[in-house]
Amino acid sequence: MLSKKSQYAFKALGYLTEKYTEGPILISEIAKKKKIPLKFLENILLELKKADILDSKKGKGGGYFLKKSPEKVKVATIIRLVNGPISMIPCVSLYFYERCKNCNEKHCGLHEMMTEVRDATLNIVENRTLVDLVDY
Amino acid sequence: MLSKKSQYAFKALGYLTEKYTEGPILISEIAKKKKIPLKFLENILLELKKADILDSKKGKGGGYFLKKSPEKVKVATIIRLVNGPISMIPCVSLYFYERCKNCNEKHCGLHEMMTEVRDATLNIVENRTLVDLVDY
DNA sequence: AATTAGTCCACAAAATTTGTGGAGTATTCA
DNA sequence: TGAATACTCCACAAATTTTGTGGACTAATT
Repeated sequence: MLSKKSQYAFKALGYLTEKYTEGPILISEIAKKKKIPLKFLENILLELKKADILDSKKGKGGGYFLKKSPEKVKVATIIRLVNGPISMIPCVSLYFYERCKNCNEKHCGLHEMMTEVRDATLNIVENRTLVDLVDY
Repeated sequence: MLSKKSQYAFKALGYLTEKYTEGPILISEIAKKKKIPLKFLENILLELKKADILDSKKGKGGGYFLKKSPEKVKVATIIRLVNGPISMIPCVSLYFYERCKNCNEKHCGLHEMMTEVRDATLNIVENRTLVDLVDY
């Protein structure tokens, strides 16, 4: 399961995508509309800013907004950033790989199956963007 | 990611599948061969026994063994049992469903995408069994 | 200079994960 | 029957992660 933090991040990004043309959006507005604890959301948005997904402006008329056009930001990127590995086990992860101590990857049944699961998931989340988060 | 507990469970079940014809296997043997902390493994195997996946025998010549034939036990069952939901978010889970507070499922982009991810994963883990865990 | 709004850092509560210890029970076999 | 073997059960504990909160600070606008 995705952490609450990740779910909050997706809700917030969906909201910012909807409001993409409206300039900076207040954290407090997002928090209220999406029912996310304000201070927690602050941390999440700041993290997304540091990762170049969002940008922000201080002072009156300020707030957060998407740095790039929403169709250019993959869902896979957000998951990896906020939640961590997409794979079910470390030894099949592309971005968070760790060697498996006690098995030979070439001949490990678990490894093979989990590679399939990973690819099936990636096939979706690598081909969806923030645009796909918006309500319709 | 699957928890370590889940990964241990899979390693142990793979081992018991290999040794399926050899009668009861000692916890200590599994722990040693698969490098799993013995007392932790005890808890895991007991849980699998309570869920009718394993059975055990006490005393000399005792140990753990698969209760059913390994090709009859789905990987999906084990994941749900030891790790929890397979879905990425609660509102698309079949076995651990929770209503989403702040969105209309019929019109939620996230909901739709995560349903696809769930189905892609289930398509694999519902069609693989303990037999697929064995090294080859 | 006053107001607005994001930034940064440290800490803390809660939950979950990952174990460990030890007494007890069932089984076998001599 | 008793000694050895091996699982059972329960409670607790350490470590880590998750989910937040508080408060001082900085930047921008008017």
